[in-house]
Amino acid sequence: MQSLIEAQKKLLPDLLDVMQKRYRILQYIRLMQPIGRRVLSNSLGISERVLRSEVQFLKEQNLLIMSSAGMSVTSEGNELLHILEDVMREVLGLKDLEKKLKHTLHIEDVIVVAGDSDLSPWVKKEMGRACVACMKERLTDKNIVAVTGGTTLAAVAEMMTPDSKQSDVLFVPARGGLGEDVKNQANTICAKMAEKTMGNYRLLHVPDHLSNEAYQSLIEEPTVKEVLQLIKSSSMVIHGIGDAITMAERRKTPEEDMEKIKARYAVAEAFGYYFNQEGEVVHKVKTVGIQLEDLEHVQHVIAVAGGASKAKAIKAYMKQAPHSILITDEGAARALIRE
Amino acid sequence: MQSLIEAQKKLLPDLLDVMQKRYRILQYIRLMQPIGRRVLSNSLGISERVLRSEVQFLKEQNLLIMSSAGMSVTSEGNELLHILEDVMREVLGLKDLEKKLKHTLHIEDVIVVAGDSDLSPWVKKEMGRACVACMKERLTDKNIVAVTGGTTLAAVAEMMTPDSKQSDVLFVPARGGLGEDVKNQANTICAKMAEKTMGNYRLLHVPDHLSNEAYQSLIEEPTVKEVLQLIKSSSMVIHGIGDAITMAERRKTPEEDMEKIKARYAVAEAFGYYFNQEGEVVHKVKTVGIQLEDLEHVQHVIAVAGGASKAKAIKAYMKQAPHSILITDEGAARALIRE
DNA sequence: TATACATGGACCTAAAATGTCCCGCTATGA
DNA sequence: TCATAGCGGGACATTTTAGGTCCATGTATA
Repeated sequence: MQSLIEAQKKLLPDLLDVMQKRYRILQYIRLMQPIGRRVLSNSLGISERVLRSEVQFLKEQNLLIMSSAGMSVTSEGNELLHILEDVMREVLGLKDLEKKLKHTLHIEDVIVVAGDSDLSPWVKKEMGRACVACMKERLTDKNIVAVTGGTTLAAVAEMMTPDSKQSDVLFVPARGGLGEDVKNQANTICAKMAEKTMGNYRLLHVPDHLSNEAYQSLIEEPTVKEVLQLIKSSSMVIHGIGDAITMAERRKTPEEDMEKIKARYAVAEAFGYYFNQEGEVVHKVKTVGIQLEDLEHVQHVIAVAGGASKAKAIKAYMKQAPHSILITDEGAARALIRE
Repeated sequence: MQSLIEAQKKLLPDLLDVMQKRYRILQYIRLMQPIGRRVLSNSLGISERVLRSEVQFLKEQNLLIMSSAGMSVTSEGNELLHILEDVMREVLGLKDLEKKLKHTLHIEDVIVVAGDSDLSPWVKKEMGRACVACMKERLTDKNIVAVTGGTTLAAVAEMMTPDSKQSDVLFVPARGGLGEDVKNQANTICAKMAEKTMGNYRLLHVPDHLSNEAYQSLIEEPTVKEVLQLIKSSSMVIHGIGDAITMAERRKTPEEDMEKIKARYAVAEAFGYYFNQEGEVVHKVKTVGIQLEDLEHVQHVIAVAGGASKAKAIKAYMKQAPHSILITDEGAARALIRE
């Protein structure tokens, strides 16, 4: 199979381009369906006319259907996308990127999806899809999955689908309030994931800034305590990685912490922890839930982050998480390798 | 892999056609290099202009070079052809034919090459190439290879190349004179093979029609006797299969034998043996060398024959040679399966 | 040295791809 | 209920490409 594609690259590179184009179109339609020509052509950067021809073709192949609401992928089209997924990764050179990333970042497993989420927001969804596939591969019988917040994780949640095998999954937020926007909060995402997978969830209601005493009494509450217990025993953690300054600014970080973060050259953020270039923790938001050292005992840790702008953060964070699975995009991957 | 190709076909219905076209062009060039556009386009049945475009493309891909003498395949092109060989067999459905042939002929191993040697003479060369590859796979340390005559075997000889591993091969003619044309005689072919592989050879000089007494004294000759000894101990036999009547006519078969061959409904010929539809010997040319019953003790027996017109003969011969390896072409294979 | 065969340039035509503009339909939300 | 944004699709001019045809020029070889 490898050799077939290699050979095809030599013998018909022109056709592979066409294949790639059609694949992208179909893939994007799946992501955004139902969608119309105009929006689609804009998003893909293809002139509307050529898109129209391609779409016409794909329709004749029964890969998509058109309705007054827009175009959607048929089940046949879905199947095709699935079969070709691996091939296209090869064709697009993503496999190659993965190999290089494993080497430069010294990590064991990485998945790179096409595109750059800085440039095209839908790439986040593709990372989401990849993450979901990755999760499904690894989820066994009964599982507790802890998730963090962030726009990337929101994309993951959006792409979640019920697992055909069994849906005995319990979602919990990994850590208490970190000061995010509501729709990007761990709690929200946690609930959404459970809803999409028809699984269960528990939430952790911990106000952002609390006095120490209030804290202590809160975590003694039975309901809170139970959730904390679940979190500690989770078998999978899914989290995003952010740029330190951006994250600090987005959250209502107190002035003094902000100073600290900047003074210590934090570049990456994850779980409410801030890391410098070397992957060392320079600051942490005080809240309950999973702590960095707990990760070691979690079976599967999946980090999801993409976009060239996050390359530095990813690099820093990954320095201290060699056993995490990284799901990223082409933009970040290329930036990482360039360095 | 099949599903991959199916999927590609959905997205790019003419992918395989183009791939096949380019492959054929490259393959043919390798066969005939150096070769010019006119001859090439004629042989392949492609208009000269489209051939020109394709060739231009292949040149840009560094798969072939053009010189004033004509076009030749580069080493990169050769490599590609090699990689693609297996893939194309699959794509062209040859693997499928092989499977069916194994079943209908009850034989263990068969290789089918594309084309029909009745229609395009160069297909014989492809069979030759396949036969050579097959031989190389099976030849071990020191070997004695016995070969027969015929145009097909001549093609095999032509495609022979020195073996990189070792060339400690001794070629001998399988049987004495059978009345063939000089350039298709076993002796000639035997010598040619040795020359091409940089191996050694021994010849067997036995006049065609000899009195019994002369025969007896001849085979007592030390030089003849030695060669006969070698023949009997050969580890590989390569032979063609012919249509009985055609072969009988080509050789200066005496009137009475001719009658016999026809009266007994001979359809196949190999080694100077004539077989009827059931694979029973109905006549044999009297000469020295390997006898049919000796084949059982030979490690590798390879039969090479192609062209739809030979289907009947192949079928008949194979009935009594289930352990032979058959190398044939698409034309013969399809005819065989049709029956 | 003539000949045959090689490539490569030039130009024309047919056909396919693409750009442009517009129309009628329908789902949606005020 | 109705306005409207967004949908697919028709029509046609224009550009680009593929392919047909012919010929010039160079170079081995008999």
